[in-house]
Amino acid sequence: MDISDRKKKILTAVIDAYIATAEPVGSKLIAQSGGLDLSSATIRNEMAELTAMGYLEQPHTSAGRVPSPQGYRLYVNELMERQRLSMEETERINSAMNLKMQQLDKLMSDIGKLASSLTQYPAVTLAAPVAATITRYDLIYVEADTFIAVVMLDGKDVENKLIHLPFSVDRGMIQRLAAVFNTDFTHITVDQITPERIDRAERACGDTMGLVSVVAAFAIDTLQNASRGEAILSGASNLLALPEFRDPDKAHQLLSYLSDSEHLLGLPAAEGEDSDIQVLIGPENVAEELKDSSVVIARYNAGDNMRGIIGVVGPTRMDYSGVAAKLRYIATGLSRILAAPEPPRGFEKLQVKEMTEDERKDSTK
Amino acid sequence: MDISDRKKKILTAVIDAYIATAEPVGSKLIAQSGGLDLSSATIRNEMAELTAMGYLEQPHTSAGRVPSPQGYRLYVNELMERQRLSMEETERINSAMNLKMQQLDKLMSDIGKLASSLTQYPAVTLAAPVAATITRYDLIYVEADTFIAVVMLDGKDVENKLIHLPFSVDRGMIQRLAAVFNTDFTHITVDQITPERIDRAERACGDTMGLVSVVAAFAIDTLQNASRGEAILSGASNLLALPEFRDPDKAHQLLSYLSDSEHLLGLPAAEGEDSDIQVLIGPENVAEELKDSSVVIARYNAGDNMRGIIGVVGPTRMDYSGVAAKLRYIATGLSRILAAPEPPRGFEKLQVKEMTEDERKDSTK
DNA sequence: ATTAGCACTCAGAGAGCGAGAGTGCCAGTG
DNA sequence: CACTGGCACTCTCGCTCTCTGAGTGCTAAT
Repeated sequence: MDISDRKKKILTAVIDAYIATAEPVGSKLIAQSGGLDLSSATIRNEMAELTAMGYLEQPHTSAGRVPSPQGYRLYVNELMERQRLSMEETERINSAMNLKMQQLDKLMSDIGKLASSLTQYPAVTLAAPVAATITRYDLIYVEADTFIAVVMLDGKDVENKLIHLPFSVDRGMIQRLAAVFNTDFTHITVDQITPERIDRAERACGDTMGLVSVVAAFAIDTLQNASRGEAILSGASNLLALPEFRDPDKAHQLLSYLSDSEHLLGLPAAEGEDSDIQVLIGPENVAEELKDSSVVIARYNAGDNMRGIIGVVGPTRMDYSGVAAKLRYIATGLSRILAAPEPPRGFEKLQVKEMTEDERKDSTK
Repeated sequence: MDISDRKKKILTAVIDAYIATAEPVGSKLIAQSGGLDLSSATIRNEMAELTAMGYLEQPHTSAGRVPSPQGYRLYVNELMERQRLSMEETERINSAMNLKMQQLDKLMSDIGKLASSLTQYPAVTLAAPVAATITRYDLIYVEADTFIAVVMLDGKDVENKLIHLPFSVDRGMIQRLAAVFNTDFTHITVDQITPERIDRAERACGDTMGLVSVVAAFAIDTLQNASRGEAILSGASNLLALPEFRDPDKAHQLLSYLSDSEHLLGLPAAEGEDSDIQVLIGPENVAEELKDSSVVIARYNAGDNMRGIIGVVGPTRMDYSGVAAKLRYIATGLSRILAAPEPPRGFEKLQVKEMTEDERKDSTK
């Protein structure tokens, strides 16, 4: 039972209208809204067939039609047009991307805000790293009882921590400590940091006061944090503006589901393809709480062993085309910025803020 | 026109009942619920007077009474009992505080989650630093075209950034750079990082490639970030469970107000007293969006020039007593942990996770 | 001073009704 | 034969109306 071209056109019209209005769509509306030159009666017949085929649904006998998940699926797969972004939108995205002189987590939250304010749906950003290891340790002596531990992860991330001690140590000790860690604690995963290894290190640098343990604890924490991944929800309040979430219970249910980062981290269940958009429509979602919502997901590369995901959650009646276009644009932009070994910033920045290189040279003469 | 003891008792009973049920309270209910041995008629008379005095309000003629903001104010100031936390609650708070081997911003978000899940209201955590400066720079050579910049702020915070260059530099250059920054760029505020100063530094270390600018840009960014303050909203979805926010429009309005960190940063308008709880009831809030919500705020010290605030937002019918007790406990705990020069962690941690010191020593023998 | 009793008020729930939108089907038309 | 106009039918939504019950304020009795 194939679907005729005309049926496709009608289905598209119905879905577009429903996305726009959130109200069941009647045959009359479709007939009037131009596009196809048919009477409402014809459209009615076609719609009846589309209903029989499972692409449309009827809330009750004398109401208009509403797209079924199957209908949305067809729409997403082949019907909808690739929407282009407006100048203004690309402009906004670009400028938001430019101030990226920041840590990854800040960036994620900013990108989430950007996505949610562009789409008017809540957005979710995740970073799901692949098993992290530390490639390098630096210990910076600050005071007799204080030093900074800096570790570099195999991605491009760097983490640090100021460590106070209840006793004093000298610079030499700190240096020895760093040397030992760099030889014996790099390129290993969390579970390879064993008591035995720590013990060995303690002997190697003559540590009797548990210094090794302190640094090792920091390393463990960092590795666990890094491989735990992070999830941020932005623009949650957008949900409440949607007619399908006027029921506070429904809104509450979804919101509290989304507020728990544990749940979010489980989102990217099907992570086959890369780089392109993935759409999960209503019941296609595994999580019960998402069964009548849709999720649009874009992946991006955040360095070698970092997989970023940015997603948007909304009702099944979602502006798939627009959301997909925006996410695609953001994700490719992000990948470009993050994957490249980060162009040297600061030059232009300072110049813009203060004055140009030339002006500056001049003014100091 | 003074308020008699009996009136106070009745007012307290009304408020307690209203906090619990969210429904207008009738004289009968108060009469029955023990405590005072009076007939409903007497209570009616007293309640009528309390209404005349402005402590209670009537939604409509034949409904029960509802506390007015003035009533809540009296309640908060002198009527309510200092609630004690249950064992379970103190337990939860303590254990949450213990895993504090983390950055400040992570900590803030964790504390926010803790507060909101304990109180069942949305929680807000802010860190509003006083003009930050950098006390120390460290530049760590990684590769010919890569180094890590680590700066220490006058609080206890440390920030870092991995810097890639489009050209190579040698270790000597990096060292000179660090030396110059440590002598000329420490203990100054953002606006003192001028083109002149940068120019001077460039000459001082013979930098012709704009290295100074790059590091200076990082310093500027860090300082701006640090003094911008940060605001995190947690547990937003709790709002939707409250009967006063069953109206999605109301919920939406408040939620989107709270989602904007700009707004939150403006919250601590009246910051007179320290260390104790502050309650802003309904119209006492400056922001229009909060006019019929209440905010309970606790301050804590997060080091020398860092002022932390943790707050809870809810309807005017809020469990002031319980919320205040919880926040007070959290805030004092936080101050203790953060103000103290941070006890050495790691020892215990590792031991707990793996085995005890003794066991470990034994097992390696 | 307190209480019991009573008439009064008013929001909210529920029933009943009508309008309007949309459907399905049938007969007519190019 | 595909399409269209027309018509009877269905069902939701919004409206009004009524009724119930909780709660009040007042008065008279204790």
